[in-house]
Amino acid sequence: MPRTAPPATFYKPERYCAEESIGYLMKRVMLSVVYQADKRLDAHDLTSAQWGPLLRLRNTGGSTVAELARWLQIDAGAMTRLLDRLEKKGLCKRVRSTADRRVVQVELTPDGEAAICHVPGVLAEVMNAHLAGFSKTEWQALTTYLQRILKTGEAMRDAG
Amino acid sequence: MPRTAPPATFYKPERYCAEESIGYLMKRVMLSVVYQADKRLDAHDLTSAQWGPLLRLRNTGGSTVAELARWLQIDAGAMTRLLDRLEKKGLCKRVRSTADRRVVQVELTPDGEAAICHVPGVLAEVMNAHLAGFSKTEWQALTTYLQRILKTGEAMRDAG
DNA sequence: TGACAATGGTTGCTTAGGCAATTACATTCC
DNA sequence: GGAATGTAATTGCCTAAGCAACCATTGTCA
Repeated sequence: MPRTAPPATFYKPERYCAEESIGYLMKRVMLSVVYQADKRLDAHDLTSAQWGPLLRLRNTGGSTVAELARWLQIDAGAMTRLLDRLEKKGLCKRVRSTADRRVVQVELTPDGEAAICHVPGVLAEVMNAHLAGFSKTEWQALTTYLQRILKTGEAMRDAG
Repeated sequence: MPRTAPPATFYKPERYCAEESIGYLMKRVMLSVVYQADKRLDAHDLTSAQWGPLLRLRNTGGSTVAELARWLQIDAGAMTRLLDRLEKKGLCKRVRSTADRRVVQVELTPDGEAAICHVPGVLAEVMNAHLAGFSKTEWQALTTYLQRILKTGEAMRDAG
């Protein structure tokens, strides 16, 4: 019994057309979502890369550098420098943990709270706008598809 | 009669959860696809940013800086520098157009052809692998969903 | 206990993208 | 013809992400 699903053959090497590929399409969709979100948020002086960690900090009530990097799927070094910029703006602060002196706890400052508070609403709005015309069933199907693909991708990664 | 579809309200500001949002999910999926593709292509010394324009050049048999930038949805300046790196590697060459002396024609070199030739196959393979377990109907539904979202996003952009 | 692996964070170097300004050429419209 | 407008490409300056090297700390295990 194979533990993995049988391979599909939707795309063929000889006639690979980017416009039809889910990779190309998803990239365009993401750029569109980010563009619209940034347009509604740049008055707050926040870039798309910056509200990511702030949002996570808000939802978890504080985190660590490594956890943020894992959650956003970016390099730990990149996260360090991103936090440098956010700290410079006064939106978060770092505190060396006493329990485990390797880790640095990251927390939102009051300014950070203020900066992030409108973001979930904007994201919901932008996402909903992109889904105009979708039925609830279609939206659920799409979400399920994405989660299935993601799971398959993670299995590939783990399998090496 | 509204020309645009009625707004959906799938996501709500107060309980916005990134893990359920199509934006977050698509970002993860894309990263997974790019990761797998890069892993199979890094022997050829090509990064994910670099096979994009090469693939386009192969499919169109030559293009221009502006067209490549539009197609990949990146800044024209970024494209100039990306082409600098590709040209330095000897994978493409730039020729000033005689018909319109503003434009620069970009073409693949023989080395560029050799570098890109395995890419469509790898992309097809990676994409198919991520779609393991999908029926043809599901795959078509997903593709249609993405194209619909993209169209909505473009309409938003055009409307300002 | 002491070697050794694993983890967390930072930094240097590189590729990469966004934005604004600049230069060169083309098109349009008087 | 000539001014205004628009487009193409490039460059400088910034943010940003990947990779490798590094140090400090923690956990594991002989």
